Amino acid sequence: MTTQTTFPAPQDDNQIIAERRAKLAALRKEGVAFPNDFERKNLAADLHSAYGEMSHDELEAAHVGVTVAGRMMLKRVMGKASFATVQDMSGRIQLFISNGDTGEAAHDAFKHYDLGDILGASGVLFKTKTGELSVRVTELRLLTKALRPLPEKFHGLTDQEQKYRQRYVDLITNEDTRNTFVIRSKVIQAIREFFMRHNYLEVETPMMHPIPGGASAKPFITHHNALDMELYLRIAPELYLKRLVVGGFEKVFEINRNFRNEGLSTRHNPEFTMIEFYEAYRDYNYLMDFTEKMFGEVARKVLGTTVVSYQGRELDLGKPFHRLTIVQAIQKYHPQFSDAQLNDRDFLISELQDLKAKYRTSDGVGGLQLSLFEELTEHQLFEPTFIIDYPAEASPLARRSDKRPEITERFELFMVGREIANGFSELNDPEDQEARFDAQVAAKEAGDEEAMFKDGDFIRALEYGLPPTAGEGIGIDRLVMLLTDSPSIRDVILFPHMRPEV
RNA sequence: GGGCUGUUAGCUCAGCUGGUAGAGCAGCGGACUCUUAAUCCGUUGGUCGAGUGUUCGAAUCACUCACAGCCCA
Repeated sequence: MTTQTTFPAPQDDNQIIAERRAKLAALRKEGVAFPNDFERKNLAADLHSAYGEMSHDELEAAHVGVTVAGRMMLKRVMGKASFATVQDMSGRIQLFISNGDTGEAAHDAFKHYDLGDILGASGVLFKTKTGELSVRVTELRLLTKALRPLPEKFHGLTDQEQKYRQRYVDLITNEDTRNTFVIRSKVIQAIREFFMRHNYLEVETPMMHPIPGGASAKPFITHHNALDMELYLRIAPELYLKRLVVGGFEKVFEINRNFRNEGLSTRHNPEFTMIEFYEAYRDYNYLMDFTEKMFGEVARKVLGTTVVSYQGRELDLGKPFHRLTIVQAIQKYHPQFSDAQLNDRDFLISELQDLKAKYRTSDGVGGLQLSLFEELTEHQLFEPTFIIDYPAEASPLARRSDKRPEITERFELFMVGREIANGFSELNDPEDQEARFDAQVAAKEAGDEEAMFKDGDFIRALEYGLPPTAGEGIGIDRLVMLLTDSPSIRDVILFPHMRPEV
């Protein structure tokens, strides 16, 4: 098999592109077609906030000279004068170009500039008769010729596939898209600030693992040539972060990508971003309180409110989150099930079979309850809800409850019908951990592709002593979906995974 | 993996029970010195996602495939 090395740009040449190429060829003849000696001094939004409130006469008296640059998004030619709207990273500002101010030659050249071209302009601020802050241009330059036409100026790019494949075009034309990714950046910044203020240490652990661990998922496999060995893209950083707690970094977090070799959906992208954090001398009850505080603070910082509207329904991240056991959650939405039924293995299996739900035949009552919960109830948990006390057989890295060793001190957090976080008191008993790994290996050998590998070095680390610790992972993409009211994970990932074009 | 829907000009979209391709924006030419998705006049631009079939004739009907969106697993 040969490796493909050339991926040519689509040759969808048409009349418009041909005409723009001819314009570019003319520019090359005149001199430097792609100049880089232009110095932009002002951003559109800064000018609006500084001068937008001034009256026409005040602005004339102030005589404010500015130099702006950006992509031309609108163009209106009226004979001897023209208006153009340019867009920079901060927003838009209107330019006024006329034979009188700019000179006839420059204005004539402008008439042949195209929407999408990058312009630089110097001039003086003024207000039009309708009160719009504008630049009366005295000097205008074409800085970058755009060869491809922009989408229609009113509707922008609406085709979902094109928005994902050509995100650069989506970002040029759609303010909503730009806003989504600005919010994403602010969410991550707010989370980082939260952890910094709580004296956490931000760390980076390996993305390529010799033994995949920390979650139940299928990994991507790659190959290291020099060492001639298989490596796995990480499915979770958990086991490395806990090694760091053993090492004495008692509060650590990592914000980074995980990779899982699974299908795609509106909730799943093969690479996605998680924060995982660990704190020594805490338990899962502390984590739930801590998580509530974090979500409320992030929402307030990013949106200015804890009340979030998602797909037409509201939820308040400022209120205490619900806390229910798996059985309580099932019964809350399906009161027809009695305690006795939900603790009857045969009943659970027949119920799951009726629902055509997936479950592990080897599971005990706890695992079957979890499967029933996932099938029936999970998608109904719209308001923030911690589901607590997960069965040990489904939680091989979590500490057992002292009172009921068949369950663990673990929760998952659901909102808008989706899992968004997973946390627990960490299993720090090396002998129990080894036994649980062995059970996972047995399940894997019995055909469970998602069962965990046994990581002997991790056991060795635990044998040095992991202090009592609590740890949690939060799906950043799903959190951003919630805060930006986005229906698909692809709307919050700049370049989502797609099948190859053509 | 299964179901439904979609794919027509660079973009946004029409195109009826089958009769040989349309609009707006963008482009090109012209008019216009305060426009706001500027306006007005003229005009270029198409392998109708790919392929096969039915038919005198297919954007339209059927089948296969590709890609996408939504729902389900």
